[in-house]
Amino acid sequence: MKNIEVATTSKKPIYQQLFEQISSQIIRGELATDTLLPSIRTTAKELRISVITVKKAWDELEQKNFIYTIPGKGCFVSNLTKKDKAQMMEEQILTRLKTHLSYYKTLGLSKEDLIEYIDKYYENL
Amino acid sequence: MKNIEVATTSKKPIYQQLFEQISSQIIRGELATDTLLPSIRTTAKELRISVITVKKAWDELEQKNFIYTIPGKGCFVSNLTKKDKAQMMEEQILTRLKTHLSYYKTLGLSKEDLIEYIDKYYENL
Amino acid sequence: MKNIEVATTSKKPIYQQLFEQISSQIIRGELATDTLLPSIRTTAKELRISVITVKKAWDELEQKNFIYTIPGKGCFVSNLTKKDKAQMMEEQILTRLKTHLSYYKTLGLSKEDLIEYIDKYYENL
Amino acid sequence: MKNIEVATTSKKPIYQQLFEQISSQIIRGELATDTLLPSIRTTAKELRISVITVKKAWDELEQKNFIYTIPGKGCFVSNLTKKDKAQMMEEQILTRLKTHLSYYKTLGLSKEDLIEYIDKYYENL
DNA sequence: GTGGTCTAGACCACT
DNA sequence: GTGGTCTAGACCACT
Repeated sequence: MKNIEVATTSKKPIYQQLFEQISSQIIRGELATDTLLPSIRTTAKELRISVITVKKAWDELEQKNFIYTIPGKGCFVSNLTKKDKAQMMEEQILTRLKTHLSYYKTLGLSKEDLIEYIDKYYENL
Repeated sequence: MKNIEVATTSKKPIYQQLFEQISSQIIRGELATDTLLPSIRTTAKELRISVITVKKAWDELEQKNFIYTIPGKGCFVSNLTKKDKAQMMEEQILTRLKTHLSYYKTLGLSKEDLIEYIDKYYENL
Repeated sequence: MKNIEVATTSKKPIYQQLFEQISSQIIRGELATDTLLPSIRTTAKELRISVITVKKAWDELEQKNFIYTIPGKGCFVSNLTKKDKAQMMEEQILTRLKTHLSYYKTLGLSKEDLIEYIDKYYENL
Repeated sequence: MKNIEVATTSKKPIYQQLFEQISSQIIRGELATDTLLPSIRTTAKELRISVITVKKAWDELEQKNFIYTIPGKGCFVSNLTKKDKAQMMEEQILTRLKTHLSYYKTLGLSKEDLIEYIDKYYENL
């Protein structure tokens, strides 16, 4: 498991930052099936956040089928096929894209202009 | 002033929806310099939202120099050059783009893939 | 909204008791569409439980589409068709039935005997 | 003793799964009086679970009079009359039935509908 | 007023 | 050791 970073100053809820980072590691195959995640309490201690905040992230990971829990043992990465992962990624992307694109549309930005901006800033922002 | 639409059920704060729609109308030149905005109370009544919420949007518009207030008369569209407008638009876009792109990067999405998604879904999402 | 009862002594988590009681009231039509639920804090106070416990129940209600939230206003009963409700009820029943029946099977109880027990005790247990 | 199967991923505690399976074998007469149960350590090894977990199941079996222990020799199936067994089974069934039925009642399910569901799904769930 | 999030600590069951 | 639940209080944004 790669390092997890959490910004307590961000407007984005901590539990959501956790969810996004871990789910994307699973989707990208950086966390193999049946890998044991660090325990809720260990994670809380290391990141200096509350146990309940970690639990909330883990709950969402389980609810969306990224991990499974064996009470008394810990939480493990679910067994996902490449197809599962591709589908999960697509879902996550489209959910956000929907919101993001509607924003640029409101601003009156054309598709071409948006793409130009992305092309220009993707690496450096 | 074109019709303003507000979704009370959205997760996006109402005042922010107001701000985005009006500021983008100003940037795009749909609201000419010195145009009188409808009064806070009228707007609140028409959109069936609270006066306080409208006030918050108007405040932010004034604070970011989109409108100016003449006490006792109302709020008017600021005198902005094309260059001002272009710069404001750029600012608004880049602020958001920063957040959005970092999200897609976290997911491990390449620039090319992102552009492909946008090309595919810009019209229909 | 009918009275909600919560047994802190039960092994069943409080948030789950809340979820079950409210969702079943919605399914059975005792809570009409767009009815405003009592606020999280009011409910917590009345039932003498923590705000977070109520929140967890409300979260699950929202996640399973029984209610929707307007931040700053409150939580409202979703607009569900009779068909939606019938389907939700079926789902809830089958989920449980699966667990329950497997238990009686393990005990070696035949379908006929189980039905006899239910016929005998449904009213009085 | 028939094969015992244990699902470590289940929400049901492992010791309880053990208890249910063995007690039901005794009740149904598949384990005769004075049969020697496999040792705790053997069972733990075969099922790949902890000795403590098996011990907990055996303890509960003894406490509810299904087995008796001869220190240094092992655990044996108690001498139970048909009447004893019938009564134990009834007890186990009624304990659970009480909980289960109250759940279906909360959902507003009538006795007739519940029986219909069971009739439909007993074999296939 | 409303929800949304978070903390620091607690107690429990299970392994 | 592990996770599951809960409390009592806090601070924040939004209406």
